[in-house]
Amino acid sequence: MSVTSEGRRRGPRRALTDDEILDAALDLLDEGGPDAASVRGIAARVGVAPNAVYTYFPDKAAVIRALVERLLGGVDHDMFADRSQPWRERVEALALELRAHLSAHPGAVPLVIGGPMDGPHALALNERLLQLLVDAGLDPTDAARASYLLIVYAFGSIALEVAAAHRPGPLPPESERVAIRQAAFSAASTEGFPRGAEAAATMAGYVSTEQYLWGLRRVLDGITARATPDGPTPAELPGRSGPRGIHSA
Amino acid sequence: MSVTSEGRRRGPRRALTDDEILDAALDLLDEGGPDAASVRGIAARVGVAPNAVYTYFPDKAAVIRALVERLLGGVDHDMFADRSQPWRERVEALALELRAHLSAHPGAVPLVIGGPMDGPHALALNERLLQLLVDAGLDPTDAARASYLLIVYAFGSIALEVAAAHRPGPLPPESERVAIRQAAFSAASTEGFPRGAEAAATMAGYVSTEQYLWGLRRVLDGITARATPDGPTPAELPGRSGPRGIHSA
DNA sequence: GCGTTCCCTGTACGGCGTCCAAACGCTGTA
DNA sequence: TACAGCGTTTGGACGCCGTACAGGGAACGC
Repeated sequence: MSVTSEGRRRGPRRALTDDEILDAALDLLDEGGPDAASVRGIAARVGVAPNAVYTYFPDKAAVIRALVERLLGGVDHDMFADRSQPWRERVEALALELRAHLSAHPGAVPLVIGGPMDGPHALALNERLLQLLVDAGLDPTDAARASYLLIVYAFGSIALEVAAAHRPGPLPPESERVAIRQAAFSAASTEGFPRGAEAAATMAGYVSTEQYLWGLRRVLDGITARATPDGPTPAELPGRSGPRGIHSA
Repeated sequence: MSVTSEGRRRGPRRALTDDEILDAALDLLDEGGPDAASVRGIAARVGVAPNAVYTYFPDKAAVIRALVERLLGGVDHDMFADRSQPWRERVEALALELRAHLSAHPGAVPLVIGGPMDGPHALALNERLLQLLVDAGLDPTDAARASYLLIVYAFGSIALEVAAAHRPGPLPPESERVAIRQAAFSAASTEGFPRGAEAAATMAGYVSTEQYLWGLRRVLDGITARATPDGPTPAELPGRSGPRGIHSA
């Protein structure tokens, strides 16, 4: 990603660090939306000429990649390695952590899902999920697929969430977003979408932590059905843990 | 969206239609990726000066919005209204239709998920899903949430899929993408991700129709669990259809 | 036929990512 | 201690981008 490597250089000392540049980029993203992180803007914010940035990163795409990687690296998932906890709760906590971390920087979310997500931190996240699902008793094939399913759900939710709020700056509080969503779907009732109108009142569940958890639990239910007796083959597997008590809150 | 409205105008005849502009934009998107649809490029392709575009749409964002709307409108979902078919099969067919339609234009996918998806066609899609889920026996609240869950899954899958392929032009054939994905995760094995490496062989399921359907079925399983006896309350509901035979192919 | 209305064009402005050549600070070596 | 050379930084420029403004010309209502 970065041009920087450790060790003393021959020329003059660098005025900045990679992280200072990434900080500036993230700040701009938070303030002005996904297009606000221009090379010139970043340079101005850290107090150098635009071209100086190219000493640290070969081009803007590399800055974005590094930023996304750092963002994913900031998702602390070591705390979810504790196998004494129920696996579903660990997955839920991890998913909530991911959502909280990413939606704190809504301008960066389109950049996260706009690229391949094949950096070390993305892989580490996948690794953690995989381990969790193996703990839950899934065979490696199902664990891999389920982990991808969970990743799709989490990132998809977050992406749609910030897309719905759709312009720059921090995400408005949940109550406001719910109101906006309601208004949109109420408007739909005048245009021939009877069920959409009927369900408008329940749309409050959209774009909310509650909706996020509800969907996550349905996904986990679906995965659980695979991990338990009526799984791949109809054969009964005696020793496994049965379906647990689901969806309390 | 468009500035155009029906009826004869006073001035000279228009050289173009809205759809010609959108066709040009979509072609550019398909050829050159999400950034290729510049106003100047579109104008050149349809043979007018760049400014002429602003006679049809107030700004570029409006062009994008109209394009996204038209794209979503192209998803034919009337065929999934037939209630004599099992609802799960109808949802699967609709999800496959959506994926086929969108991944045919990968450059446009980031634009689709980059905006609010509150246009008439997006609402109509939601409406269809809602109806399907009500047919399946869900109460309105759960149907609304489940419909949003399915939308998140479908669009999230497609978004991650095109993001993984990550640069312009049409999506490579599935076999190639699988190979790319495998290579990425094999590389991970040398960097301390044992389970990622172990599961690398199964990663072939990533980014494929098979994986898409697998995930979709797990989601449907999770939703089904809500619609059937062990649903909202532990009370037994006698008359409903029980859990059906799941995941065959 | 004329006046009005609207489409289209030429031109221009500010901002973008990025390249080039020059200025300069710093380090390793003589 | 002096110097050679490298790496950093800068001013300027190029070709894109979205889009605003003013003018010319085509079609319509009268």
